[in-house]
Amino acid sequence: MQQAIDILKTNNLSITDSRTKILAAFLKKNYALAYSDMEKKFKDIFDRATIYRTLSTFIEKGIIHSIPTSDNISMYALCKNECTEHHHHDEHVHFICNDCGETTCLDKITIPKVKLPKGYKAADVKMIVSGQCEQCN
Amino acid sequence: MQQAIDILKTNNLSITDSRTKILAAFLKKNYALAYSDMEKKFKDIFDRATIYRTLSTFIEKGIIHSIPTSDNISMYALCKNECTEHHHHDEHVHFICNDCGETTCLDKITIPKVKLPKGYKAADVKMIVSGQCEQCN
DNA sequence: GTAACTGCAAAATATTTGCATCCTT
DNA sequence: AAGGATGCAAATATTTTGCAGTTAC
Repeated sequence: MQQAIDILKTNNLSITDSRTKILAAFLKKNYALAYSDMEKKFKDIFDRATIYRTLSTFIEKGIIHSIPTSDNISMYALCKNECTEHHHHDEHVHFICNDCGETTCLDKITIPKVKLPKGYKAADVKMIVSGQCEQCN
Repeated sequence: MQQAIDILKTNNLSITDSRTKILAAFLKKNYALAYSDMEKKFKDIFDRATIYRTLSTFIEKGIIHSIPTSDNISMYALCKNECTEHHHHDEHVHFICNDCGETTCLDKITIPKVKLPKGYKAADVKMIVSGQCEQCN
């Protein structure tokens, strides 16, 4: 909880109940959370709108990033230290387990460089691997 | 148009107006289309539900595949010949242009293999590069 | 003729917004 | 005290579903 508060302070965000608790939820898990997970957890304490607004605030500040999934469900995960506002560096591989459904950030695995056709300029690269995770294999 | 009909026949799908026209739209473009593009184009001729159902049918049959985007908008693109039902092989890189917004399949660029942590088994890999495309650079 | 496909309407789900009130600083 | 954050309600967007009528083969 203190860690969450520290992160909020670092990002010049006021310390509110929803921000602290939602951020703490991310800190506790090492995998990505969907909005629906938030809703399940916080429905009774916080309003939908507050949860959505808190998530967008975190994304703007570079505290979390969104992970594109093939079924187009918004998933969010903590950014690592290198992320700053308007400048994300989540250039690691994301893994989605088809069995348990958990989305994990494989922080250690860097995305290999690809050579694009000439004329193309890359600004950001995302890589999503799906299959079976450690526990489910 | 004839090409669309042939593809439908190959996949044992009955030839209907919506399937033919929607598939033809994909064949005409070499970039990915969002549902909203379909809607703009076909709103007056086909029902929403028909468009959605047609797209799911195409995905099931391996005619098109969905591309995960960071803003979680469903994008669809034609699968190449190697795709068959329940067994997609769209292991190429997708490119999203931040300027013109077009999503292109870079068929020629294969996704490099990554070494996953032990215990993880990959079934499918997706790679999305965003930046500036040929025309916008 | 029959099974599959479509349109329509409604439901379910997901996300956003305005505004009055409350809380953080 | 002042500005930002929240809750509530409603609006908007997105996707799915049941069912009756229509069409492809």
